[in-house]
Amino acid sequence: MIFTMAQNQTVRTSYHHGDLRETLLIAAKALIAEFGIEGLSLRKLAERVGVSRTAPYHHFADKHGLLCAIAAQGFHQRYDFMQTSYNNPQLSDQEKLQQFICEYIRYAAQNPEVYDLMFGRSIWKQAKSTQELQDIAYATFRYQLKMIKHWQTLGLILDADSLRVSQVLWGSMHGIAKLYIDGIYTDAARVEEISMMAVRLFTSSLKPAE
Amino acid sequence: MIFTMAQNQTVRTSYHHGDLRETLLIAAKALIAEFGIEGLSLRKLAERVGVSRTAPYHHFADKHGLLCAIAAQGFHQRYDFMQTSYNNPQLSDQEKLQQFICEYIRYAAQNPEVYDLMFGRSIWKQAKSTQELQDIAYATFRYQLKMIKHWQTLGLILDADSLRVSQVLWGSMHGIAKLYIDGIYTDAARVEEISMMAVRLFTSSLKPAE
DNA sequence: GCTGTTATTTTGACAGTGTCAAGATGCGTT
DNA sequence: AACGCATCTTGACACTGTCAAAATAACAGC
Repeated sequence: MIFTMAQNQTVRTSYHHGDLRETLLIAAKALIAEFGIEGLSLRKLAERVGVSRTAPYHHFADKHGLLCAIAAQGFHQRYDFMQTSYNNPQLSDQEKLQQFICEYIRYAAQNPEVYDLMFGRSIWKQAKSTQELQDIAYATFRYQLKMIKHWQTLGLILDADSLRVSQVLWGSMHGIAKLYIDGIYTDAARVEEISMMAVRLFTSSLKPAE
Repeated sequence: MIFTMAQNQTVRTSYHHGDLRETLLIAAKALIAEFGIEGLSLRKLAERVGVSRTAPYHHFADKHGLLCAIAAQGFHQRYDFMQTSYNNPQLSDQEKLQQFICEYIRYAAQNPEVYDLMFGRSIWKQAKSTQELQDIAYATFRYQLKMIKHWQTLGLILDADSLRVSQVLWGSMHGIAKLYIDGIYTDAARVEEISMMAVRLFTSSLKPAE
């Protein structure tokens, strides 16, 4: 029965923490929000949670594993967003497409660190990503492709090779998001305008200019 | 008069190196190509060049400064590419636009680490970038904008707010490049196809479907 | 109740990192 | 020849991720 009151948050009521894994994830996200991904260290994390340096290693293979878990949570959230928006009966298809693009970029802008984790090279470059992460990620990709195919049949997007069109569209959203997140596009208000211009450019091919 | 033959490359002929700054840049790029940006350490670099750990600090403020210098070189190279391609009298304007997009993505694909440095958050997020870097970078941005404005007047691209269109187009190129570099789009051959699809999507608004 | 097994956490240690402060070295100028 | 300054080195510090071995607690079966 140990009470450890680290200067801010954690109260240990027993030797075994009870739910250390979840606690670590929450604290890690807070630290990342505060110091950025580069600024996250397992030791700082452990200290803030009130646990020894190596305790996290019994819940995650290593630092990379922890980051993968956070990214996986991000994908779940994105997947839900996408689905509810796409199934919202109050929106026209046109509006759904617009909302898809704008929400994608808005999500990235509001969760920059998690977004960076989700699509950053550290996870995808070396095929080191967790199985859990790969499953939810590929499910998300497939869902995007499905939506775009549907919009193509409705004539909202150029009806060429679906996969390629989808890759370009995704690339555009990703690029705009990235340029903002990384500090090249600095004005948050303008990002909405850029998103709208993207919508216009991708749909204008089929509608005569107003 | 000291001869230091580090196991591979460097021969010191005097206490003062002579051109350490340039040597460091070259060796750093080699190391980055070999181990990635994350894998570059100043100590490894110094050892490979055959110099002490802290010698680089007399030529760059810190590690960040060295990375800025590499990025600046990248911008110079890109700037030259852009210019020669844009001024090539053998190309039609249509071809120039296509080449601009394809070459942008190809450059990124072939120089992934330098590209990441040039547009990565480490340089732009905190306004910590060198003056030298900012100058050449903004010159590049302006040149891009100028080209796109010209293509708009020629009717090759949708003639809406130039800045916004330019930002979307740049975003698309950046996003496709990034998704490839970071290992999400894995097939190099397909990246060319994606680039071509991007060209088609951005120009199709003005030409009736073939 | 006691046992042994297993999951969890801790302590100690190691190699590696960026970078600061002080001292050593040699080139160029007066 | 001697001073000054740019350059380079040595030593040190506070970090980092992670491994091995020991300590501790929870849980199963008897």
